[in-house]
Amino acid sequence: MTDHNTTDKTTADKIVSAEQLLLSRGVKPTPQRVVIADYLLQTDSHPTADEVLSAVSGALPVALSRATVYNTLNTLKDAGVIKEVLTEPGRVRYDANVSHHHHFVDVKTGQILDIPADKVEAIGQLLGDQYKVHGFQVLFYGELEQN
Amino acid sequence: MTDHNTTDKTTADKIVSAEQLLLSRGVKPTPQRVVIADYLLQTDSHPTADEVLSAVSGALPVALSRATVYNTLNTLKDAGVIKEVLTEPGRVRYDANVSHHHHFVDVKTGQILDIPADKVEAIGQLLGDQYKVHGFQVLFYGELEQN
DNA sequence: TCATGTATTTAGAATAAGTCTAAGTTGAGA
DNA sequence: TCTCAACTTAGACTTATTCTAAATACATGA
Ligand SMILES: [Mn+2]
Ligand SMILES: [Mn+2]
Ligand SMILES: [Zn+2]
Ligand SMILES: [Zn+2]
Repeated sequence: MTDHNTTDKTTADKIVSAEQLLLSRGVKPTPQRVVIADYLLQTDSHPTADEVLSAVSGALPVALSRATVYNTLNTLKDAGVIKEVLTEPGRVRYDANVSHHHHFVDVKTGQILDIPADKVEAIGQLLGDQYKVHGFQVLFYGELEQN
Repeated sequence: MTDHNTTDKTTADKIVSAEQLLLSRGVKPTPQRVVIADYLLQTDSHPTADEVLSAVSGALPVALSRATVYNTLNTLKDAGVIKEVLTEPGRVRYDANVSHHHHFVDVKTGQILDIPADKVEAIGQLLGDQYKVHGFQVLFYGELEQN
């Protein structure tokens, strides 16, 4: 890029950072992968594969195939760039927030919010020593108070 | 039933109790439903629909169809007799333990163990008051210590 | 008893998420 | 420029689940 125009760094910056992120994880930053990673990095909506496909297909000059979306999501997951989130039967959601965190599902709207790990920190230690806990995932269901 | 033979009350008792359970929840206890509910009540393995079908189809004099297994599982779920458990993408597991509890997935064996709710009791209160928590589900991943 | 209506079950078709295949495209390096 | 491996593509395939339409069972009332 090395762009002289500094008025809108946002897009270029995001592309650079998605690209850098992929490079840093050993994933070749193809246009398809960059555009998908970039989309996941800038949303907090925990989209499904289909939602990624619709959101992103217009951003490429060529057709984006479903196979590439799934390939890319699996590649990014294996590289630790994104995580899968299971909140309901039958569909996997994707999350570029790879820090240890949890989720709150608003049962009215379906919205899925991130809950920082430190809010529920203690859970990993609660089981007896017959369990060696590698990790855990908390899914809260409820409503957001409208304050 | 009102059986004079007391040497093996187990089977008859279980059938009676599955039957009573269904009746108490307003579900007509057809042979298919009783046999499926009974199987779920006596296992702690959190089976999938296919596992229920294989486990149970021999127990009926007639063929048991996939559609009936799914219909029954959904009926039992809607009646509060069983719960769905999501531990992995793409398949739903079923659990006749409808008490509030959590799960431990042994990453070596795939075994899914119940964790009583009182072990992680406090979690429901940890979020701020902008969240009205109706319920939550913790999924632990790890290994069972072989003591 | 018989008729009839409703609930249930059945086999197989349909759907939908995800994976696979086989054929093209790309692009880094010889 | 040539080559080859990596990547992408369209569409076929698989698998879990739901739907459909026809058969069965069963309760109720004439
Ligand atoms: Mn996956
Ligand atoms: Mn379901
Ligand atoms: Zn998240
Ligand atoms: Zn359980």
